[in-house]
Amino acid sequence: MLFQLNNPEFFHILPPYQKVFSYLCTQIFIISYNIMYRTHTCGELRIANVGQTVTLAGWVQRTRKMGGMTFVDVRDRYGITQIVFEEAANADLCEQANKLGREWVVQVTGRVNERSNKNPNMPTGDIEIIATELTVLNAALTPPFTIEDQSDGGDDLRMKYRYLDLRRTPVRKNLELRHKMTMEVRRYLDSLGFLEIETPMLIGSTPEGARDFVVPSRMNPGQFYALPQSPQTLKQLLMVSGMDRYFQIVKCFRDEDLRADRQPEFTQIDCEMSFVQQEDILQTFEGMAKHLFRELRGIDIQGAFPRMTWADAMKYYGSDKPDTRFEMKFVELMDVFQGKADFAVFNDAKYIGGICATGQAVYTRKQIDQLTDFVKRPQIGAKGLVYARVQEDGSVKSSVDKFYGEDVLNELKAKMNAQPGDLILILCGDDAMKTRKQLCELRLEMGARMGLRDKNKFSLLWVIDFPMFEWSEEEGRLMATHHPFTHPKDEDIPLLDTDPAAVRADAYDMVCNGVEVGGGSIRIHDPELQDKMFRILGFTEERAQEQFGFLMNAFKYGAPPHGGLAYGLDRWVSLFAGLDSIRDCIAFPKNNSGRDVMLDAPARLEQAQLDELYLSLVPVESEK
RNA sequence: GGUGCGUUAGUUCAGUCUGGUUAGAAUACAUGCCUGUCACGCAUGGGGUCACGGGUUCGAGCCCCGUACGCACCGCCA
Repeated sequence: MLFQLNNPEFFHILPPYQKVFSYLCTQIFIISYNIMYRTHTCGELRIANVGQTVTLAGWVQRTRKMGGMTFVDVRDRYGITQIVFEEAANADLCEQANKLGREWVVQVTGRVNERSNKNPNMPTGDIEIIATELTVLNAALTPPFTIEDQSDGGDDLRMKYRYLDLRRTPVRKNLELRHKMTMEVRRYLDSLGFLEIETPMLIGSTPEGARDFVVPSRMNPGQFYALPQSPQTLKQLLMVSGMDRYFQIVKCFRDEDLRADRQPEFTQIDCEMSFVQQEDILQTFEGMAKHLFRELRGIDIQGAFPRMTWADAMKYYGSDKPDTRFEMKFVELMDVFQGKADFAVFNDAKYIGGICATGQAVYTRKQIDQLTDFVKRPQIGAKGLVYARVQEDGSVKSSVDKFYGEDVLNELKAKMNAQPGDLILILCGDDAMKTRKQLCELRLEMGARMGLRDKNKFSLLWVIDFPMFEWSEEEGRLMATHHPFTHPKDEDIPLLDTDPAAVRADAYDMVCNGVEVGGGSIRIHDPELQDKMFRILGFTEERAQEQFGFLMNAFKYGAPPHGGLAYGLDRWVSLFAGLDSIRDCIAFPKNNSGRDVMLDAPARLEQAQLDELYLSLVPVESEK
């Protein structure tokens, strides 16, 4: 406001009374000048500012002493500006500057000067500040790692001193992107009439799904809250309340083991709509994805997202979140090989599948061996790898030549649609689902080796028609694939009584580059159907009532048809920023063991605190 | 619960396979020189419980076993 009013460009268009106001403002500005820490940020001064007297404040990035003159780079979150101290001009000041250490907090006043040696690599590189005053606002210890774009610090150390790590541009940029994304999400959903409504963090534990983080209640001895794994049931209640378009950018908590893309607390963009069918939801949130790509990455995605059934995704990619940046689809080879030769490995297999790596027949024996080792790793667990090279003359050279004749190998080539120069890789196994997953890993590995997984290329799709249930060996019962409130496909409802395992759900995931970026479903709004679902999932009526009675009761008072979806914000940001781990877009993340190494949490409680909560601890194994 | 890799200077790493003199490099730090640097340069210097415990050996940073911690993954994550 002050700067605008005093800007000559604006001043002449102001009405007289505002000119007086503006003048007063200038006086106030001048009076308050001495107590202002800065007039500009370290990122904004340009050639047009030459001649101005400015004050900057920030952290010392680096000092360069050149005999009689000293350069100091001062950094804030907006950029870096070079300050010049000249011994000949002011020896005391220069002496002071020479004493500055890395990351000291300083305030510098001086005149903006056009550089004789410009630095085209930095936005402020055309100018520098000839310092006239220097104030040390705070000294600093030498940080344990360098605060630079390419820091010398390892991940562990950077997490321990995360507040220093966040001073680095690459990390700060990720948080800036995260901020922009939440702003755009709110802008998009608000424009469609969605209400952002907060739901409680202290709720009840639910047995289905992930483990809950629990919170003891002092006022209710022996009882516990649970932190939400997602606000699923609460948003459904909001639909009963008539809030027909709801969203919330919300923390969710799951007490499960971590991964690079999994944190115990993470952020969802949680959405729910009433009076909608699957199609409405897919279009609304496809629109949101397009909006985000347009606003944040400048990418216009044309046309509707492809839709793939879960069954096809498993058949062609061995995954419910296929990376469709590249083809290399699975081809089933049971009929090509089985019974054609005395090769038990293939004859006994329940599944034989192959992928065709275009142009990779140049793979050496050593490279093939590497791939074999890759698929034989315990995490993948394949028994071996069969390969076939299509030579330049069109003939096929394979690792199973001694079993199969030219006719079989030519059939293989035809079925794989392989061309000269291509490499065919084949896995087989007793368990079709397991073998497909192994082949999926191999496909992704080949895609990576062939440079087909470009971080700046985005391939989005919907995976639809998920199975309603999965058999749990551990529990010895059917479990909900998505969650117990998911609506079965109308045409499959009769199967609930006869063949529940075959029932498909009105559930969908949005997948981008092999990452599940969001998922949701149409929900059950009929209390009777919900009741039936609980019974199939093995709930007794009492237990269903105890755990989900609040929801089923609510449904008796007029529940609208509804459905929704939740996006994983952390995954979206890391995808847009090209990160390998969601940790890099979270200000203060947990480590691999769920610890906050900066705060050293979790930690033990004082006995008095335990007593107050009516808790007594059983010694853990290592303390016995 | 499981698998793999790792732990050496403030930091990032080499050294381990093939045990043997004083454990190195880069960077950071300190000091000095240097008036146009911007990954400044040059010189000098300090800096090590080789994660911890046990074992093998005349001798262990190096080999073996265990533990802790870190990372990635499998299981798990409705």
